[in-house]
Amino acid sequence: MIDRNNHDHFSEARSTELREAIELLFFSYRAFTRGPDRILEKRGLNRVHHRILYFVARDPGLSVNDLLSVLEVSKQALHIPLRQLVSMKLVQNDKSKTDGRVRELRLTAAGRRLEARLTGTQQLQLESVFADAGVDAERAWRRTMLLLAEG
Amino acid sequence: MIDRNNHDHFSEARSTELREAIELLFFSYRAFTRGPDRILEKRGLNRVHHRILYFVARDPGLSVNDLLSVLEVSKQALHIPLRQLVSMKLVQNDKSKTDGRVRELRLTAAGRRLEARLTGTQQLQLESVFADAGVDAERAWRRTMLLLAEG
DNA sequence: ACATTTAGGTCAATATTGTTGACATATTGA
DNA sequence: TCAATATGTCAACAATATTGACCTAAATGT
Repeated sequence: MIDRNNHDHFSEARSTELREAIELLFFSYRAFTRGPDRILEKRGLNRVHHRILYFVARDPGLSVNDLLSVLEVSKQALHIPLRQLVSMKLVQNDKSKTDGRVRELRLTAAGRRLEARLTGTQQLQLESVFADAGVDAERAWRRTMLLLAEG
Repeated sequence: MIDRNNHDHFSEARSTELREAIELLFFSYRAFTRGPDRILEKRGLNRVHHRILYFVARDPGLSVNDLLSVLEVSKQALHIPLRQLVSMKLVQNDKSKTDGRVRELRLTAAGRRLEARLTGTQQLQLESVFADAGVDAERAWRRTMLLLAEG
């Protein structure tokens, strides 16, 4: 009997290929976060700080609620690292003029420098990969990753 | 002056594309780990348990040292979740016959069932994405991810 | 045979991180 | 005015990670 242990919808050979894809995601994500992690560690910061810096840089004036939504963390889990970034003068937290309840988060000049360094590491890494893979592969990669992200 | 703040080696437009690629990795990895995380949570297990199950399933008879190497965690950080998996009778830990110092890790039948369920979730997810993207995109994706993982 | 190295395992102290729930303030909008 | 919203804080607790020390058993080198 073939595929005695296969309760899924694909062959053994396909199952192996899909396991290889799982490993590609695991190892590439680890490689992708290694650079920033090392830079952050020296300053006593972690990946949550990085994500805050990243999304605030991407969308200056972002509210705390919007940041909570995109990061999918609890308010309490966000506030400690956010407070640290504010006290380190990497992030500023201003009251909105249109709605006094909401705060608008922005990077300071120092925050922009650090964020640019962290993101720059990953941009260079990706640019090198895309240069090797070619523009068609890059396009296919983006399409595939978008399907995975949205699925 | 153009690109006043660009200390890197690419244009503003390219920088934006590379930021989009960063986000694709972030959001797709999160989507990719969500399914298993939910299943694990019900049993009081976490991502470390999953990784142990995965790599032991991939390579039955794996030694503890090999597992430490592939996971890149400390011995102490591994041993607590590993002990839990052994006491839950999902993993078995046998003395090697060729070298009495090393232990050979294997999944039990129950361990194989759980691992198949966790990995199956991700395999179905990837299979669906690859089906939408097409075989050429899948091949390009694999090549690109391999470059990223190895770089 | 003996000393050294290797593989595995455990313990304790400590720090970090996350989780839950409660609570407070300021502001807005009905 | 009253309810809802956005933000912020506190405390108690659980989970996780980190460091360093220590131990056994087995293999290896000389």
